[in-house]
Amino acid sequence: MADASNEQDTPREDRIPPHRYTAALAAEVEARWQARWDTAGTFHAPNPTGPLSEGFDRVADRPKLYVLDMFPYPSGAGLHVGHPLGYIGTDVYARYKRMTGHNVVHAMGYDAFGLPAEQYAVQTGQHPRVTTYANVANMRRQLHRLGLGHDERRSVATTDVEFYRWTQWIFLQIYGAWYDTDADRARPIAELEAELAAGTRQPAPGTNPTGRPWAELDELERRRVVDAHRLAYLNEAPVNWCPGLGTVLANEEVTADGRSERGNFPVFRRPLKQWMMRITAYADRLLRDLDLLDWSDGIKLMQRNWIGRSEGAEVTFPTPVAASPISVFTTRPDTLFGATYMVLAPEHPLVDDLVATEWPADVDPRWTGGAATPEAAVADYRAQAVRKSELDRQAEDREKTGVFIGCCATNPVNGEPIPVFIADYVLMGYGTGAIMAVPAHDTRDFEFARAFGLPIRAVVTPPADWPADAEQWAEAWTGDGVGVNSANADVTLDGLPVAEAKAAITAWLEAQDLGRGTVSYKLRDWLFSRQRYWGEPFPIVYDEHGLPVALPESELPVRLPEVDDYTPRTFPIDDNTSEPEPPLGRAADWVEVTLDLGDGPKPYRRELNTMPQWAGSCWYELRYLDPTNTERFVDPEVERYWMGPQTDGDCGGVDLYVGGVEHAVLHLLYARFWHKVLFDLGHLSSKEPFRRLFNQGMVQAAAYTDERGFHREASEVVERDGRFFHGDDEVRREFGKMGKSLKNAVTPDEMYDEYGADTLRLYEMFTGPLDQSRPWDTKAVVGVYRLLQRIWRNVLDEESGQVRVADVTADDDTRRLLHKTIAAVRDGMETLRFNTSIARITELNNHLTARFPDGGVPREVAEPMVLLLAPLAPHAAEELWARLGHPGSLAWEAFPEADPALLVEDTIEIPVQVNGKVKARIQVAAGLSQEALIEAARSDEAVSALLAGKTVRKVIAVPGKLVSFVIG
RNA sequence: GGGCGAGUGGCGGAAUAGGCAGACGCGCUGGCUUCAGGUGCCAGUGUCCGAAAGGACGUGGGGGUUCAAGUCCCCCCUCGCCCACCA
Repeated sequence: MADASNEQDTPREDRIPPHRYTAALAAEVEARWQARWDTAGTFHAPNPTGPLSEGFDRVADRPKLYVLDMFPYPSGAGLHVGHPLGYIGTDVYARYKRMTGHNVVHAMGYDAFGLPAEQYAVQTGQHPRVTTYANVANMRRQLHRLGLGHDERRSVATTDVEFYRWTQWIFLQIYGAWYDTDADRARPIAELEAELAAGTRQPAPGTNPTGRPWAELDELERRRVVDAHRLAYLNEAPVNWCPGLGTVLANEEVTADGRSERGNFPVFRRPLKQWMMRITAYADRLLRDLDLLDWSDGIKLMQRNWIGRSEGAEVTFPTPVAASPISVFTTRPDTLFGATYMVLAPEHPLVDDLVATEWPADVDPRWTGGAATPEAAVADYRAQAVRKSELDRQAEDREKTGVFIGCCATNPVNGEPIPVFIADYVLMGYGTGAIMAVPAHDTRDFEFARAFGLPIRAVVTPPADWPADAEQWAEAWTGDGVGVNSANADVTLDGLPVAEAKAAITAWLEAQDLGRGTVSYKLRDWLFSRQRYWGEPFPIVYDEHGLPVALPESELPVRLPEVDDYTPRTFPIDDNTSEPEPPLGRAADWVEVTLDLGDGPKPYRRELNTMPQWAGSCWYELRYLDPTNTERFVDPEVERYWMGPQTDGDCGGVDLYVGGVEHAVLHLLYARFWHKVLFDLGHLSSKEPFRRLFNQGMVQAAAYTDERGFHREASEVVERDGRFFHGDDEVRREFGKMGKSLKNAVTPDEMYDEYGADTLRLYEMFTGPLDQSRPWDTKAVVGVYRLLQRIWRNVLDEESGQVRVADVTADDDTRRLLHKTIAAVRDGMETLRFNTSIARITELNNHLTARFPDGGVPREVAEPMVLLLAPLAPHAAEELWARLGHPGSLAWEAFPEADPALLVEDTIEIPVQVNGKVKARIQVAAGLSQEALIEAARSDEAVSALLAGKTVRKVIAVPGKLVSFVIG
């Protein structure tokens, strides 16, 4: 709105003292120091050996420290202020640790393969390499502006050919290994072949379909047996096929309602030949070694739940088809006598063998699903199950459904025939995909039995107060109790508590060869193929038999070929029969290749799939350590230095790994798995990749929705009288994770322009402890901006720019406060509660402002204060440090140490309570004894008035804390 | 449904080992500086009563242990996150 009277306005910058700490000054200072750090290589961390070892002598006697961030995906949208929260936190910590005498390695890389770049490439026709590296460059610029003290020499992207060459090499290590369950570790596959040839080892169960001895197998049969042992193997098994994306997905990428996490397309289970990683071989160690890790209990629990170990028994139930007995897994073998029916998963392969041609004469109408024959019922039910996955299965009332397949199995403990059903409450992916149902003692079986009128037989005695009427239980009893109705001619569980009954029946089953004690895991092997372009090609070719052959190391890297179309062929979202067509198939002259792999030149066909996005993040922390090594993925001495065990029993690994909880399961589990394989094969000294994990919180921000529920641009919303408006429309405020989708992103660039990077850093660290989520409030940023201005002003004159610190001795109060501040700031740094460190620096600075209003802050206080500030606001601190007359960077200066003698006061204030209420405060000498303290309290005027004429029933005096009188 | 975590002023958050609740900051109120103020500085600011002195209440709710509870124990409520028919 133009107003003629405003014409005489002068820009307010004219009124600001020339040397005030403003955004413009901050920008100048920050750019200057960032350039100096870059030129000087200030944050280069010397390796003990190899190309990055220059300067190691100077730090050889320091303890090492590896600080790591979960690296970002370089998205085209760039950063918002929520992204760098953790990066700032690790930078503060790393800078602090460097100043306390550690050799700190801290670097940043980019997890740059993946779907978004590929989809963007599809839209724009640009090669994903081009957009990816443009995004990486932009993100580097944004992060560089924050002043993060990274060793830039170590920055890698997973898409760098020299990086994925080693991803492929690691794949070959995994492919070239098998899991020796006796030794409980992975071993090279050649050792397996030698043992099989020598006859000292038999093929593992299920790996030799011919059943003939090794010596009688031909070359191809032997290869198949060996291949079936590998930790990376091809498997024609049911996988998650997502026609809408044109690719298969890992279990972890499929939501509970059978849709793709990305894109929300329907996903179908169907058999396809795909690469798998045998992570299940490591299930027990992945579980056990959690005990070695300094991770939060919450994250450990999530990993435990994901691995899902449960002990129980596998029991075999004979069926009318002798060749097709049903094997079930149960954690409650003690309830075997209470099994009154069985359930198979709808897609269980035995269903086709067992399904009857017609219903028995007296079949319960509820069991048939209204179908004329069991076969029709099964077909109907299966079709319905597939449809159901397309519906929202989140529905609360999960009514039990299923159909009888017209066949009965035999309970092996008592010979009783029990009906066999299929039902979708039994999952093919867990256990054996079949259960024995004990409705009396399992909630789900109970519900099913109720719906289908099946008998409920109690075999564990519930407590006395359990609803007594045995025929009319309201729910299943799943707790402990003694066995009942559980005896046959051979064995009885009657009178035994659950644990003993389990042991007794398991022993009996094993003796009768009807079952065995076993352990089951929820964890499945990891589906490792994707029908995508923008990923690591497999270092695998197929020979004339169609069998996979590993490429020799000399053939690495296998570079991504150029293609003219990056999309996998997608299909109608419910097409679950077409074959996947990966984009690499279009690079015809790349696919067909002639190689001499030791037996003369022969034609081969390349693997067309690529690795999933997780691959690069499974080992990037190792490559940071030795990024230029062309001989190995990491030099063993370098790895041992940075990640090796520090003490006996230490698992080794990164000293501090910071990232979001969203990676609590997948990334961390996959990376641990690869690390352990490499450890087993002797390539690493550390057993675990990440010794200490810290989960930073999320940055949330207000988001605004209009009456149609659409998000409006948050930066354009204005508040009037507690109501919010976007233009003329009233909008509703909510809080959510900052980002593009809620239209509430604030970019760091906006903050740099308004306040500078140091203010942004301070603000992000000030809003709470690092592990806590916090709302973003742009209005509140000014608080820490003022702090920097005030510190600046206590060191430099705003008009002249001259140092206004005095070379005088500090008064006692000020010196004591300084040392208390040092102790508190250090504590905040160590515990990653930087908010408290900032608060204490503020208090110190406020004290200096009040004590020295006209300047003259003693140098002995000003200089340590600048050093205290340095990890948090490094540019401003460097500039002040330089102006105070120090030539070099303060990045390697010693962090101030508190003098313990100055932390204890001579006189202290002690509260005096009467009947639990504070009634007075007395000044006493610090070391006062209990008796003297009580005397001092009694002699206080207010206290003696209150105690006058009253009986003191009890006195508590805690030296240094308080005095408390209890009067009657 | 199961598991984990958290509830402290108008807001973000402090509070070693059970010992002065609300540090520090935002916001708000008043003042100074200013032609002006989206600047800077100073002071005040948990709630209620009171002019003040002072008093009462106060860490989601209810009970308990204790001289003393934000902190420990029991019950309940609310919110967030994760897993969700795992046999």
